[in-house]
Amino acid sequence: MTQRQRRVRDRSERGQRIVSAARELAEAEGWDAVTTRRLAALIEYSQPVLYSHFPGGKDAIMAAAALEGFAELAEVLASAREGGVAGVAGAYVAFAEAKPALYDAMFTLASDLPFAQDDTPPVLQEAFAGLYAVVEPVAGRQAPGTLTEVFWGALHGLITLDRGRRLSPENHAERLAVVVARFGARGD
Amino acid sequence: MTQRQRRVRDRSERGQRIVSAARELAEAEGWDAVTTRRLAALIEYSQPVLYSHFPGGKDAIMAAAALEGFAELAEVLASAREGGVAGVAGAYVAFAEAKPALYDAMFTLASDLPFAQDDTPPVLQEAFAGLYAVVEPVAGRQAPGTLTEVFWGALHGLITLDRGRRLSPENHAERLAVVVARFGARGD
DNA sequence: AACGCTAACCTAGCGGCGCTAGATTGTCTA
DNA sequence: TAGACAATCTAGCGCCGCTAGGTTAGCGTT
Repeated sequence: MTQRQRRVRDRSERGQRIVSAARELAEAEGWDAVTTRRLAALIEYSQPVLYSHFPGGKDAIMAAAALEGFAELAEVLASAREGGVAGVAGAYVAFAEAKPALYDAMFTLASDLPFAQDDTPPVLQEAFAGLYAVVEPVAGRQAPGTLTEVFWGALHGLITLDRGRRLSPENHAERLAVVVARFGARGD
Repeated sequence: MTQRQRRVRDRSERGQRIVSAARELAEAEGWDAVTTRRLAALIEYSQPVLYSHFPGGKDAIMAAAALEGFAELAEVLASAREGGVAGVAGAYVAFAEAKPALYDAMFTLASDLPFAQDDTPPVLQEAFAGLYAVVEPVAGRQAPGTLTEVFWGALHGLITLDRGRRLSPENHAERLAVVVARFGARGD
């Protein structure tokens, strides 16, 4: 039976290789360049193999990449917790800028694939918790969950607008400072 | 020569019909359903006619729709100016929710087609001015342009996160109120 | 040791996509 | 009325996501 176990392990490793190849290709050339044919060539298997790992096809592969992204984001935010609102905000923005394609997969694309199944997956809750942990102490009489959502939205909005070149490049750092100033101190 | 003028006018009207058909189809079935074949069928011409109007192809058609969207958004924001920060914020969100596909074309998709040509097109500046007009009076000693950008980012982020079902539906109105509270009053 | 079974895998192809070259039709001028 | 020119269409290219059906390889059984 050990051979069977090895086969299962190999299969799992190959599934991981698919997601990793998709992520690398997406960061290098954008998600439009991530086609099932190119992925199959990268892992040196034929196209249908992708569908035995991810029956949902390309969308499922992107969703798997997005899940990895949420786990990594949660880790980054947890590490920055001691830096308070400013530290977490900076870490969030840095994450989005370091892995833009992954960030797109998490938010812009694959809008509802892994999230509409059984409510919210744990990794997404953990990422949210990373923001909540620093917002809650300064929420005052405001509902901390709602305030965290708005804080999150402000960061996310600035990131996406900035990426689309809708904002002036020179104010980049100042904008982040404004967000921290408006959310890092008690509003009322 | 009047016949030639009529031909030019007919041509212009047909170009408008293309953009209108694209917008209607996008709102009804999403931008993925907007294909050059379906657009050609809707305007009752063959595919290549689209390219005589928009040499850039589908992207150019989406960009034209996005430009219309910015003009309409600027108008909406200008009308809401007397409502102050709260009025403009509400009008902005209402616009995005009323025409989600158009809003996507303006921000999420077609990232840099009409914006990287000669700096910023006028309609985009007008839309930004609609936000700036209500933020500037409450900016205090803060740079009003930067504050407007952050205000814009907060609204945009909440809209996109909400659409991807990343936020709790019941806090929808409260989140907007928080944004208005944090940006509608002098921060420092 | 040879068999048949099952799972893994690949080849080939479907319909549809954005886009375009070249033929065809229609319209105005001389 | 003949020719020039613009407008339009037919047909097809290469690519996409995805899948049906045939082929191969590894397994337990006799």
